[in-house]
Amino acid sequence: MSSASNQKHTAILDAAYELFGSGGFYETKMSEVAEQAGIAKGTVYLYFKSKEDLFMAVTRRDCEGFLLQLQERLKASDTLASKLSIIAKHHLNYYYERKRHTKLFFRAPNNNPELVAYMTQFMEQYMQDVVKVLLEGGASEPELMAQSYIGMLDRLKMDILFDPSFTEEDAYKRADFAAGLFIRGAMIT
Amino acid sequence: MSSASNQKHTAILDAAYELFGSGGFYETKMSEVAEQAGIAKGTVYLYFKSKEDLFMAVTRRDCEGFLLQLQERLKASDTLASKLSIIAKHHLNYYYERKRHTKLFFRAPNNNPELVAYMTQFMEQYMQDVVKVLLEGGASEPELMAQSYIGMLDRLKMDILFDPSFTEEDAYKRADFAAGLFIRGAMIT
Amino acid sequence: MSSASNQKHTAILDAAYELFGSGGFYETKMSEVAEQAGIAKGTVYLYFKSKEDLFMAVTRRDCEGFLLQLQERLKASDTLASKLSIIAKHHLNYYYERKRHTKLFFRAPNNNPELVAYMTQFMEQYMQDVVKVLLEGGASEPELMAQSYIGMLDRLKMDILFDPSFTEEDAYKRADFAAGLFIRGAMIT
Amino acid sequence: MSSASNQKHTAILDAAYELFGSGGFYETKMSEVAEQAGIAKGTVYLYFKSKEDLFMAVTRRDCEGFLLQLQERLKASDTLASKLSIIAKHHLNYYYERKRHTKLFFRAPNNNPELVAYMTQFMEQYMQDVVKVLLEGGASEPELMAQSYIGMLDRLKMDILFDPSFTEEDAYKRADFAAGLFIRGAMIT
DNA sequence: AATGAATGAGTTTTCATTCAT
DNA sequence: CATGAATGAAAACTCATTCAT
Repeated sequence: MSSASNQKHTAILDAAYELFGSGGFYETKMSEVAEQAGIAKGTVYLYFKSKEDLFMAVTRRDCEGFLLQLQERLKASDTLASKLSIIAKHHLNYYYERKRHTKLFFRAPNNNPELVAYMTQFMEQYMQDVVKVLLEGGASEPELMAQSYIGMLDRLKMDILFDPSFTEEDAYKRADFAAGLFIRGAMIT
Repeated sequence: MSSASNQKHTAILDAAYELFGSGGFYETKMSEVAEQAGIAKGTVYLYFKSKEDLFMAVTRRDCEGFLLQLQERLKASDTLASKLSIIAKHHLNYYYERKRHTKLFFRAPNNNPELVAYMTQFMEQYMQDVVKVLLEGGASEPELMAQSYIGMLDRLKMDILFDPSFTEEDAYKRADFAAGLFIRGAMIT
Repeated sequence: MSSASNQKHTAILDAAYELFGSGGFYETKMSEVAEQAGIAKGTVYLYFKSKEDLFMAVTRRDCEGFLLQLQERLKASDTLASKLSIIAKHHLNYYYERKRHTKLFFRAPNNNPELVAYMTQFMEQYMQDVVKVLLEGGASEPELMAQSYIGMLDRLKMDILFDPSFTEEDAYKRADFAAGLFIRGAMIT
Repeated sequence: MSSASNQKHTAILDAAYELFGSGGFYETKMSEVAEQAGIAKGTVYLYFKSKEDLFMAVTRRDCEGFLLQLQERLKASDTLASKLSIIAKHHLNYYYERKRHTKLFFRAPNNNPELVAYMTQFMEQYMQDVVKVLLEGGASEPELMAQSYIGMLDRLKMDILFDPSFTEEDAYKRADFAAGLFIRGAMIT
């Protein structure tokens, strides 16, 4: 049971990730999710109690993966510079891999307090992970620093999402640029 | 026509800005916009051909105001550092003033190519304005620099939007922090 | 407006009366009501906010007619006996005229407190009308008397509803029987 | 089979009686019946072929009990007056005991010919039982008499069902009132 | 006999948009 | 230009019933 059950649970999440990600929350129909998952409409409701609930689950799985992977990768390095580089690469690489599922980030169900709360908490967690790195480097105002760094990365990811010709290579270059800029500043005048 | 017509046009835009901004695109009904504007439902369609069209117009007006105001403010200063400071202050102040209308930025109609195109072009224009400032300072890779700066600011704005106790004062402090970080870097290690 | 509006309002009530009455609440679809009324589905909702609301309105109109007509008819008579006869004839005649719409009484939406409240109040009003008549005749325990009389009539109506060969003539005979029985008793042993 | 099977059969009927009675046919879910009966959903269908079938069975069991008990009680008395009293007490007491399960009588599945047929037959049987008593007293028009008496009782039961403060004592008083009224009439004017 | 996961038909309601006045 | 009554497409969700185990 638990295995079969899990299989279907996962199939639904995968289908929903695909459709929410490429089409957006409002544009995706539950019947499409069911079809994509290869099951009946009613079955989706055996695993998720509503469309919003399903969206939350998709988001949660994705965000948790993001944080887990980040922590995993950070372990592998030691210097501050390399850690900042890893953060940047992870951030950009993450979006690079999700080029085709951008709607997940931009087109969430509106006015869902639970989702807002989760995203807030996710952002906080992400920021704290960066803060920890910065503190080892003795940064002052580490929270603003962390926010700024994440912000830089977040904007740099945009081209990835919108420019189809963007390569993974390009993503890594951008990551290094961001790390450098953050550490040394623009060094102008 | 022109004056009375313009008055109504503006009233609709104001109403739509208010409602889209505080409730989101999908949650706002055309009938509510009409009511808020003090006119009949059908009349809205004399000025805007669809709900999406209206949203576009609201967005466009807001973004144009953003860019115009920025250019205006930049004229008043001369050094690179002060210009960067002005950009940051303008960015954060802009969102500070729109605390109550955040949905405009997060809850747009999905899958509207025209809107995506416009936002892309707006971002490009904003970036070019920053690029121009950076070029005067002799920056290399000015586009990436500009994106990064804008990204920093964009993330720092988040607290403004989510933290109700944020003051205008706080916004300005953040702006200076951002400008400083951008110019000198984190200066760690 | 008011006239046209009223026309449509009435058309919907008539259609709903017909369909709820012959098919029952749960079996009647709003789309059928609209079709029968010769309008579009959405239009029904301009006049009644929900299916239950519509059912309430149909019921209310019918019950009010019942009470008004009764009071009208009672005015035309003076002796107690004739008044009791009128009540009986009115009761049975009322159901005779609604032979084809019995579901209205048996198949209401379940668990609708508003409807239950209204029916309770209607029954109370009906009973009070009968009580008033009985009091003029100096009856003791007039409420129980009234309830009993109404009960007799209500049961006698059953054949009307279920026996298709029942004639209006038969209904009047039954009415006289009931009045006689009520006044003089079964007179057995 | 017989014992275990019967046990389950009975458990389902009990559960269904409870739920249909307190919630109504349409509001009760087969899954709830199964849960209340302590078995699996599919098992219900081994004993009853459909929800309507189950409702029929619940109704049938209840009505049969009603008639059996009535006949039992009638045996214990001999005079006409005492028999009429017993009928009244039985009728009112029956509903008194079912105060919490009134939906069974008011909220049946619509448009089920089998159920309508059964209820008709039940009413006929009940009436015939009363007719038999009346005939012994030499009544004329015994069927109309019987219907009327049952009708009186049926209406008097209403307060029992709706007035929570009603006591068993009150029920018996009402029974005597009804018997008296039926035999002697209202004795007014 | 018993289970409970899976099915999918079926209906209310909303709301952007139209168009006769 | 302005109105607002009328339209009807569109989708989430429920739940009786089935059937493989």
